[in-house]
Amino acid sequence: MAEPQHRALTLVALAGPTASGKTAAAFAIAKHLAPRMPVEIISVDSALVYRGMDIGTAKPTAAELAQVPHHLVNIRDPLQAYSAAEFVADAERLIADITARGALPLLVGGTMLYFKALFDGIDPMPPADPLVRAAIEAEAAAHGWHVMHAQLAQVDPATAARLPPNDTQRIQRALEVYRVSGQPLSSFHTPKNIAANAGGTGARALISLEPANRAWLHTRIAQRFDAMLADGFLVEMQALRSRGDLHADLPSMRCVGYRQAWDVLDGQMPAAELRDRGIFATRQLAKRQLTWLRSMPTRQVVAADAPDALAQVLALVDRQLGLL
RNA sequence: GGCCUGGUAGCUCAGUCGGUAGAGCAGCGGAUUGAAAAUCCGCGUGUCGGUGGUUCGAUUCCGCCCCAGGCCA
Repeated sequence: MAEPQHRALTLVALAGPTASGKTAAAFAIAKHLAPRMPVEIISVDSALVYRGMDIGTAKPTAAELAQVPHHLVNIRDPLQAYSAAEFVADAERLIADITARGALPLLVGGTMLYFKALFDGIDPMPPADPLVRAAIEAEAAAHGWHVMHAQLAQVDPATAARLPPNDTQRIQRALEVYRVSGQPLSSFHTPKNIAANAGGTGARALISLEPANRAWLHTRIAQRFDAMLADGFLVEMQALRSRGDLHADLPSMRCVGYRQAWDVLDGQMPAAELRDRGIFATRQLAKRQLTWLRSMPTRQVVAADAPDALAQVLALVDRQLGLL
């Protein structure tokens, strides 16, 4: 605790719900710092990793991506999965590399689990195992998920007690960890060292763009979804579908907007409902992102809907970097 | 102008043989450890179109009015 709290941080992190203006702010930061130091952006976004998913993810354009070096964008085919643990490994490697070449890592995104995993750490555990998952899936289809929940209670009572019987995704993961390792998932969890993060490169460095008025964000979400549709979102979706190897259960195809567009092109949803359903899903995403952010008390909040939001962000960056 | 049907939550609707009402969607709050833009948990937010009447009591029954749609003129 004798560690000085005011020492310059080695990275800048910017978060916020979807449509809060993160991308514009990130470019503003890069431009602002350009005279003093080179900046490289690390995307903290579980959807931007996918190639060919550009319009619906509001991905920066190729020209924008070339303006400032970007990392962890377009690193996966939509057939592949990505994970919080992979993100942490990638981000830690990138932060070290970028720092080593004398540049500033700027982490920007809206996937708060990735931020949390990076700042607070993620316990080492067995990775996902598709075969084991398929086996659990099959058993659940045959016996029902309540039986799987009961099964989990036998091998990992702590986790079973924590999970509602309907949280099939987490029940599956907990059973997977047990079957792969022979150890209950709860046994991998360790207490986090809060103090280690408080003064270092952790959550204290996180700048968060949060609208003071939710209605402001809802308006922007609607406008942006309309713009996506006008820009050919359905054409992009059609191209993905026409590959023939993608399906609706893939993490990529479950992304907001893509899932709804898939249902429309599949004939499962009237095309007239796409706009409303897409906007609803985006609002719900934003709400969950804001819930995540509220759980991070050391973040630095900037009102995204304030007229001088960008200036406030830049001022925070200067202060964090000790440039004032 | 006459007749018919409807008017209940932000939206679409159900319901109350008279005891002030509930579903879905939307919205809001929360959880979150290799799928996280995922997954799950919780919360009903209401002059029951208006106004008179009958009644111990009317959103419900009756009269009138207003609004929407339809049919007939």
